Amino acid sequence: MTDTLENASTYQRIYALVNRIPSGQVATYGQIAAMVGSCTARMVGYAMAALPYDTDIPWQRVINRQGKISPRGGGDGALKQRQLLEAEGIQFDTKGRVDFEQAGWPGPDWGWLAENDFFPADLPWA
DNA sequence: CTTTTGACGCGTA
DNA sequence: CTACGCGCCAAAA
Repeated sequence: MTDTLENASTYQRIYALVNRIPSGQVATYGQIAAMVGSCTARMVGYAMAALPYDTDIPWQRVINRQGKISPRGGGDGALKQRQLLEAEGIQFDTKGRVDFEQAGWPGPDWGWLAENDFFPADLPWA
């Protein structure tokens, strides 16, 4: 077997992709799902929910399509997430939404894609 | 082995 | 602007 993400599980691919989001930028669940391929936005949400609390994955940079932070079961995590994003320079409007034109993640770089044989067919940003 | 349970997005009305 | 339905996977008990 290879070390490429090609044959990795869906969750593993999602985590790998989320891990590529640079500080100061945010991506949506649907965006990640589209890049992973054969995956829906909900899958990404499930993958985030399954993450351990002590993960290195920048889960806080993944928000919903409305530019808002998903309320999560309890609610304390959402506030923490906003604070982390603000600390990275992300700006929220009065409605608590992020402007994707300003902080949206364009996607992973091509070099990384080639390195991991990660090359879905229908990418809107390709 | 089965059942439960989650951080969603998009079209349509 | 709101409301509703549908699609889909993995881990834990």
